[in-house]
Amino acid sequence: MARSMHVRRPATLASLAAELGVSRTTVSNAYNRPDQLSPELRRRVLETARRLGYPGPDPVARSLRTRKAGAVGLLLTENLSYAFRDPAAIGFLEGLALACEDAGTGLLLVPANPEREDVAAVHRAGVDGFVVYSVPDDDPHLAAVLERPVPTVLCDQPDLGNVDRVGIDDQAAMHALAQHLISLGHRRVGVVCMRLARDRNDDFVTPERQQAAHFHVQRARLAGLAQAFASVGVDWATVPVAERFDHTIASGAAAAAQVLERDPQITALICTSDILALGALGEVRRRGMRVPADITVTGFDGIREAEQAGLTTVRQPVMEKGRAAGKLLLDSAERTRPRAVTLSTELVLGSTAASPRGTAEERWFGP
Amino acid sequence: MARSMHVRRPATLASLAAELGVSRTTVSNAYNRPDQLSPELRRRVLETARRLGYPGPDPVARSLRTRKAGAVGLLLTENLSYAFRDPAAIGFLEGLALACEDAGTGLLLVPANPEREDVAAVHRAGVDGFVVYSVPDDDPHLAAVLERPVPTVLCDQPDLGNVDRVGIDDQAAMHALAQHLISLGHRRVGVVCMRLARDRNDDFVTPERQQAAHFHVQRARLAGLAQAFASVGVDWATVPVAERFDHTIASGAAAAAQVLERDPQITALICTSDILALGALGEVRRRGMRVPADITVTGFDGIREAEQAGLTTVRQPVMEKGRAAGKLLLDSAERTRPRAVTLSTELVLGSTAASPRGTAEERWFGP
DNA sequence: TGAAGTGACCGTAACGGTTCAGAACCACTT
DNA sequence: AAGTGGTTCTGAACCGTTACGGTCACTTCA
Repeated sequence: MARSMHVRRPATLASLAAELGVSRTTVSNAYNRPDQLSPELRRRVLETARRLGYPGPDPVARSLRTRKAGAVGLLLTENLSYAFRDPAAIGFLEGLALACEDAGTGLLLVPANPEREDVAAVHRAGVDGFVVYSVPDDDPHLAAVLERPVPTVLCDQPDLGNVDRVGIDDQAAMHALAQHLISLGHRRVGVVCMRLARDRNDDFVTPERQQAAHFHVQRARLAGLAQAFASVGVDWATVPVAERFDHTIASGAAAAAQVLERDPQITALICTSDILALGALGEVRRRGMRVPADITVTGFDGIREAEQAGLTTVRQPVMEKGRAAGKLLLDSAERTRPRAVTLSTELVLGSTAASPRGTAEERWFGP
Repeated sequence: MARSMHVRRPATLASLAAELGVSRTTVSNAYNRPDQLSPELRRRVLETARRLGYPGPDPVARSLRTRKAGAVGLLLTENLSYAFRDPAAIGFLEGLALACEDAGTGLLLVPANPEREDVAAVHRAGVDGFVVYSVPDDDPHLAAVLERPVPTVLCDQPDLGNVDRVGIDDQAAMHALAQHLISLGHRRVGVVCMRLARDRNDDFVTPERQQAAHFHVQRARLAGLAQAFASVGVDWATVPVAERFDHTIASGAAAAAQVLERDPQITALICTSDILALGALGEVRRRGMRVPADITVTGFDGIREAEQAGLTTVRQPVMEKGRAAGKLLLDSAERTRPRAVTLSTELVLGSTAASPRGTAEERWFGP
């Protein structure tokens, strides 16, 4: 092809050195250690570089030699693009980006499509460490990351014992929210939760599936609920828990409808995320029920949209979580091996929770 | 240190080959070209690898040899974390992530702090190409990217002639919005815009600074406005244009206040972004003015928050922009050299624009 | 029976740098 | 004259891999 006439082999450090009649070391020093050569020679090197179109030392070759890539990898369970749709994930990313920026480190988003089992992307990532954010326990990508000989920080994952971790106490936080509802008088409730495993199950969940959930966060939150309600005599097995694979407002609405269909007499709809709760809120109102007069709805996360909606929820410091993860990963200096950061949460008493108006009978037939 | 007792040199492809008594090529093939060796030998290789704790071929070394990194770099003008706070930027990221995901490519966020002149991060990025999103013309990071011998796509940047580009026609879009306002009868207007250059100037802007603006997008939008209003006899030099360095709602409010202070008789407040417009909206209402009865407020971008607020604005396909940029970069196959994608925009007639109630006198003294 | 084909594996040469221990040179002391 | 110390530059090893062009033994087919 005629084009190939123009593809002059790009200049390298070696060719530059040859052109100048100096050693490669000297050229390298011109870029990395200006004090190691005379200003005059350095000027000549840089000028010749410009003339030859040499763009400076190749980053990959440098990484190979120095054994550092100047970037950390982020592994997400969802499609990469989903991360930019979920407010909680965005907050996490913001915090992580902040930490990376402070350290002058790049942030590589690893394309780990959960649908495919293809782990190659993890192997191909040239990074100095990984942050793993809320992936299922049994995700092969996670396994692949742990095999890589680089430091790793897990976020919203179960404690693996030998790996750094950051997260919140999901179980305790949800337990506190449940206590609040219990103290308000709620005993007959329904639950809407995010997906519990890698398979899609847009339906009710058995207690077994709840306990075996591969998403640590969801498992812990459900456990907190179950524990709290069981302790006041509620038979958790009878509580309708609807799972949704997609984490969207529409999913929350659909799941809420499913729960209400199953047991119209519940006095509270507990959702394991704000997004789902916002959907539930919409669905409940669409059915002509008033919140919180006719029914209580709660969320989890404390995203801004929830605040605007006055949602009763648990606020967790998403951004701080990202930042803590980044710091943990980057401050690898003299680390006491497995470190764990547990951030605190806060119960947000919004306007979507109140005491049930009366017994179920009263609600149907008036006081 | 006692610890060093445990730092057994990590296994490499070569050590694995030695252990097995085969050539390095064969081990490499075991990972990359299973068809090039017998299943039996491959099994042995993989098993020995597991036994020795060999995590598979080193990604950096592989990148050096194959000349591809499996990632594209994204250069943003703002602090990395800012990108996760601006809805338009988030949309762009989502689209770009989508494109990367489809191609199985990673997305490296390059920490290019605009405050510092430090371009090293760009040099250190091991990527197969760059997407540059809305940085000032004279940003040294941009120059550094263009020096790198990898394909690049510019987004929301001026046409450099020899580099791929994606964007919208900001000038025409803003011109159309201005025409709309003109047809409603607005002649005396004020403007709030984002920063025009790398230096901070939270104040009014001279026409010279407007024309010399280093942010292509802002320059084009202002030019569209100036042209439209000039064509109906408005002396653009008298129009107050307030600039703000920070792109926040609070900034928008402050700038709006500044403009209203300067000329209380304006009938419309034109903002070059929705974020700024939302701030302006708040400020205007705080002053007891009704929108659009007392004053018209417009934005630009078409973010969701603007839609909810009923803002009259220009909607641009942010996500599509990201996606197009990614596709352009990744479909580098047989490219006709400089390609350009210009996406279309849409005038959104919200409820924040209407005809001015009357003359300025009437507004002050009643009809 | 010999030529051609096929599958399995190997050796060498990059890929483009960084690093460290000197060598060469110079000025200055003792 | 020999030693000292400092600056400037060099040589060679090394980082861990993959591309390329073989070799070699073993069919297969006319």
